[in-house]
Amino acid sequence: MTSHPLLEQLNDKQRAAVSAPERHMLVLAGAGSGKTRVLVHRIAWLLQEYHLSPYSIMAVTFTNKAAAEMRGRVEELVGSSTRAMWIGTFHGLAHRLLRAHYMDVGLPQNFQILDSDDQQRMLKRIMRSMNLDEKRWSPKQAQWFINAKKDEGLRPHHLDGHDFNERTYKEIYDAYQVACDRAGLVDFAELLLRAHELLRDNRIVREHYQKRFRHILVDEFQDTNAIQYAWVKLLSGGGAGGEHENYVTIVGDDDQSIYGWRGAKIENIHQFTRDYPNVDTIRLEQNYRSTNTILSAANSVIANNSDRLGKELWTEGGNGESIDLYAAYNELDEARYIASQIEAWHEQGNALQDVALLYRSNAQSRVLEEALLHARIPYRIYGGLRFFDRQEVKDALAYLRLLANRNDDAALERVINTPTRGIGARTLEIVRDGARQRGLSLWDAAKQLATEKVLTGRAANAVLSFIDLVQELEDETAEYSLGRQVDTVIKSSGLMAMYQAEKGEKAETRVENLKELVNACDNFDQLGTETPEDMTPLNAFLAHAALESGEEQAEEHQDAVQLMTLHSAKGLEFPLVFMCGVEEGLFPSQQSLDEAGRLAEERRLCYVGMTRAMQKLVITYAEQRRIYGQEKLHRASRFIAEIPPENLNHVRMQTRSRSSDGFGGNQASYGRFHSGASHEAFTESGFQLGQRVRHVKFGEGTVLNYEGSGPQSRIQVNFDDLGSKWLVVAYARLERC
DNA sequence: AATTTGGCCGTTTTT
DNA sequence: CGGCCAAATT
Repeated sequence: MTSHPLLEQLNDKQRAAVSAPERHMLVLAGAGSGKTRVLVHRIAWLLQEYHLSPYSIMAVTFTNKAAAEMRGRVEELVGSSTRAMWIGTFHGLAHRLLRAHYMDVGLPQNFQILDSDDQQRMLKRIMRSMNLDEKRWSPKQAQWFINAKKDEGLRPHHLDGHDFNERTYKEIYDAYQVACDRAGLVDFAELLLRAHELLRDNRIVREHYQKRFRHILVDEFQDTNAIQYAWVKLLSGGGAGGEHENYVTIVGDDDQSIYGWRGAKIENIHQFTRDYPNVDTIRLEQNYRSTNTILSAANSVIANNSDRLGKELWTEGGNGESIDLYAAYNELDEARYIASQIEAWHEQGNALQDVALLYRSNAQSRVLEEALLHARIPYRIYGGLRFFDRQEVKDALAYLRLLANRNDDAALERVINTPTRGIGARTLEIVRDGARQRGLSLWDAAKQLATEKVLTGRAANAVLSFIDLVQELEDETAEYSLGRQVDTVIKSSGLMAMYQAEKGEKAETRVENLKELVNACDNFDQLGTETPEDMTPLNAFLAHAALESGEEQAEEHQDAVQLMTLHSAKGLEFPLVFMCGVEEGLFPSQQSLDEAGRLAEERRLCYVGMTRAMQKLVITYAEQRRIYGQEKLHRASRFIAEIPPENLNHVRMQTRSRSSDGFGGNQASYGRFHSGASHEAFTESGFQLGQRVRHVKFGEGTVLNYEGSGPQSRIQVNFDDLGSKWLVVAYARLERC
């Protein structure tokens, strides 16, 4: 192959993908194989070697983060603006289509986006009005049902409603959709579905975009759902026999498909090779991230799945260290072990931010946090509430939505009595009824009912003053900059005063967040978004807030250990990774054992977790764990047995020898790790945490932990030669020394 | 209108 | 066990 600046520093497979002729392409990209690099270089190649216009390229991702990274790296590589390219998330690009063609899809120009919290509130209201048995029908389930149908491309009229269950859900779906349409509201799934219907039903629009996008590149294709794939097919000219034949490149890894439970169809990868002719398949199997040990362990685990497209990761790097396996007595012991290992890592001069603690479910973080707190190890948890999802921020946004679109029932419901202004449940009920009977939005109904004196004096006054407030806010701030507009709205609406009046740390952060929102508006650059330029700054900002719930807040740049679920670790890498709670029932989760196919997905999740580790992987599990307040006994996860024994190192507690007593005055940090018995009862037994003891057979050691009381009480001793053991005090015949 | 109590439920998450 | 929500209090 001829040398070319874009192909330097790529391996053969990567080079083949980047410099491939214009064709449909499937890139099976293993973990850590340089997937993004290939995508970015491929785009640059298309521009430079095939002299394609940036207008003809679309690149789709799932997350805003991935989209931003891709755009940034393309820009860096080609050294020019990428404005002309459509690079974004499925939802972002669908939104862009809808804004550009709002009339064609029957939406008002000011349509707003419902996030899933808004959607749930909306459903709750609708279901109340339908007088459904609240014990039997929950908004959550209805939301699940509706989104699943939309993800399949189904409208209410597509459902036959065979059984009573489905018939009821169909009615809810129908009523919900009517309410959304009247209010000019679009939920996340609706963005995709409407955009799909637009392309499907409108030949002119469809041909326009088909003509434009000669190349469509899709990242993380294994995570696409039915509607997303259908969308890509329409845009590309539908594969074989389409009106326009565009080239589709899909990049993905069937072994990393971990979102089947939310509608992702791993089969879409297989389907792609059937739907499109002459697909070039390229496998990226060389891994640039992990050691041989980690890769062979991961390969060996994933090999237990069937129906794989097949792929085996390899590296030119060394074997590295074995994978440590720690069998903890319980979750407290597990957490303590992890904390002690992190301390050791840190003492060797390594950074804490290079360490990740991965777990299957969020509930597991608590115990880990406590252990870290006690060891004074700073940490950061991923996956908390996003900025734009916070209550106070959503309140402020609801006022803004109302300024943009009076028919936004969801926004009105949220703030009509926030802060309280004497519009109680009774009044609201009357307004809701009026709206339903007259087929009006809540805003119009409230206005009419108050003027027509259907509402009584006090309620009518309250409603009218709210209506005036919103109207005045719009008039007053019409000429303001976005930041000043939002600032005014927050203050004049009484929101700021309401949160300032509350006391406590929580209220303070709320006030801070409201101020931060004004800041965000000041810094908001509409040009940097996927929205058309003729949108008002306010509408652009509202769309931005809904679609990009807020990057993780720029927290203090502290060197901190990272805690997250296995799911949110996808795409990331860390020199040292702890996979915690690797037990049957937890991971794989109990629920996944009941349904077919779910276990394979759990195994892929395990594969994802293992392949996050660069240098060192530590797997821990607890034989006993408190779940929902009850002690449960667990066996080690089957996934552990799937790792070749030669890659595993079964560890025992290591003796800490910081000072002569082997404890370094750290007694207090272990004081937490008791379960059950009171500390007093324990000390009465004659032992103390951190105390040195002697056992006839096991030698000398340090007391780490205790559990239970009376004759059953057990004590954990970290023996100098043997590591830690749990002993029944009554039989162990320990001596103090 | 604000606060307290009691019942229920409980993976994984992005947009 | 603990968080959330709705009903029941003051």
